[in-house]
Amino acid sequence: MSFYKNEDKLLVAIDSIIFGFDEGQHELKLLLLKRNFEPAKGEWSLMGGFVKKEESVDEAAKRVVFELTGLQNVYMEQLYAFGNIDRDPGGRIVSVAYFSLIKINDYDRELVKKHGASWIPISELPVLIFDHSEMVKKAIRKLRIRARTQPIGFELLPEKFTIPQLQGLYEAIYQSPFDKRNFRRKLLSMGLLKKLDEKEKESSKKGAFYYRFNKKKYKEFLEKGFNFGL
Amino acid sequence: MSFYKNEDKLLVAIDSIIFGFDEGQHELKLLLLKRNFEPAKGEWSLMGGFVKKEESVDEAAKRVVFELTGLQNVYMEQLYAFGNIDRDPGGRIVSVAYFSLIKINDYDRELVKKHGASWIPISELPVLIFDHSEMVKKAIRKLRIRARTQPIGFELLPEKFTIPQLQGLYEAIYQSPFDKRNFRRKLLSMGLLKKLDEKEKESSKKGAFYYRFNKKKYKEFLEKGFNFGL
DNA sequence: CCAAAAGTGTTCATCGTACACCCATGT
DNA sequence: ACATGGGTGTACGATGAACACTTTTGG
Repeated sequence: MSFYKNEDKLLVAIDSIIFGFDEGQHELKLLLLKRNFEPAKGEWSLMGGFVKKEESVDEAAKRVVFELTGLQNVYMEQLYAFGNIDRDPGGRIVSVAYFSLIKINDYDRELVKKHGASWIPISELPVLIFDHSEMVKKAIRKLRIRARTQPIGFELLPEKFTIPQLQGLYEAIYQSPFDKRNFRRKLLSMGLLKKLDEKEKESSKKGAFYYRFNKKKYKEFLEKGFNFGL
Repeated sequence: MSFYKNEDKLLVAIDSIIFGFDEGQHELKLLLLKRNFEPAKGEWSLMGGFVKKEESVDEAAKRVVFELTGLQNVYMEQLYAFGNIDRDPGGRIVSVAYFSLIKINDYDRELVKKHGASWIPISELPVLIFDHSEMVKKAIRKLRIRARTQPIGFELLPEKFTIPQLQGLYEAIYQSPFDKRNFRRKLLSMGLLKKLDEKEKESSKKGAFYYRFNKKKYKEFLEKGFNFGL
């Protein structure tokens, strides 16, 4: 133990970009909070936290999301390590950013309220502290890439969803419309979806059939990677 | 200054995956070294170093490559932050891995020798210490993705190169053959290459024309991203 | 003259894209 | 009956993939 005696030690933090899909508003949203501590108290920022000696960086990232949302086992991916000297005026901190996809109806409202967090549409993002805007920009870019190559869209929807809902999500991610015939054809042709008998009747008179995943195929796809081509 | 007083500080390191293309052997290679210090002295590893208080993580990554190769301004990209608690038995270290692409004839032989480093084909990689094998695996995966979407292959070749050389590089990266007619057509159709009058005559009697980039278009492509589709 | 690598075109299948009408039903 | 969103099929162009012969020239 303890080689490397004379090297510098640094604070290592996590910052968490948490995506949710607001189906009613057809908007992709981020869970942002007003900092209630110094420095930069009162300004908008991402949820963050420090990596402790006795936890891995991944564990710290999970903990941070859990502390804000009460959720575990959410889709999470490391985004990038931000390491400029002056990125945080409060000290020399290296921050590893992660992004998460959560089902927007699942989170713990109390916790979120306690932290002073709110869901903000990505089209109306406020100025964020430090380099957090850069993190968000990178996260959105990466999310768009992922959504083309892995079926992660489903992480943002409830168990049962309709094709129009799924299309709405993709349109929110890319902020551009898709042709509904082409969209439906492509999705169904992958064999990932299982049609249910039940219909969703809130958003139209005719009603749209609910679908659910084929989890087996989903796993295969996750391993192999593939191309949505949307 | 100095908020965050009671948080843990950690060692933060860089590990550097350095790619070079050995045109003669048609092989993509990595610059690896036998550690001449504890722990794990004598075993194969990546080049590494600690991030110092007064330098950014990116700067540290550049420094590490410079210390081993004497090169500056090389293509470099952050790969991933590795943060398991026990990843280095010598202590709790978070390592940010970077990969670099260098022109294999440019580096400083003295420095490389001094560090006990050698070029190893990616098809014959030895067992590496700690999680370095995982880093390399991720780097190769990312390099393959990049080579499809950005013209980074050129970073691995000398200023003047022939189409067969370029094709050899891509074949080394993907470890699979390409059709030379399709390859040539696609590359030329992008308008990135400028044909020179000179021929390379070492590897064939007929000789192959040298090409060079159109650096202007190259910059455009770098910004926009695009698709090689190889 | 021959070996060895460079260079060159065409065909076919696949996939993405564009596009307009009918269906079911709640009010 | 009508307004509203759900659901369906076809035609065209672009792109990737497969494939074989001619050219040059040093030895």
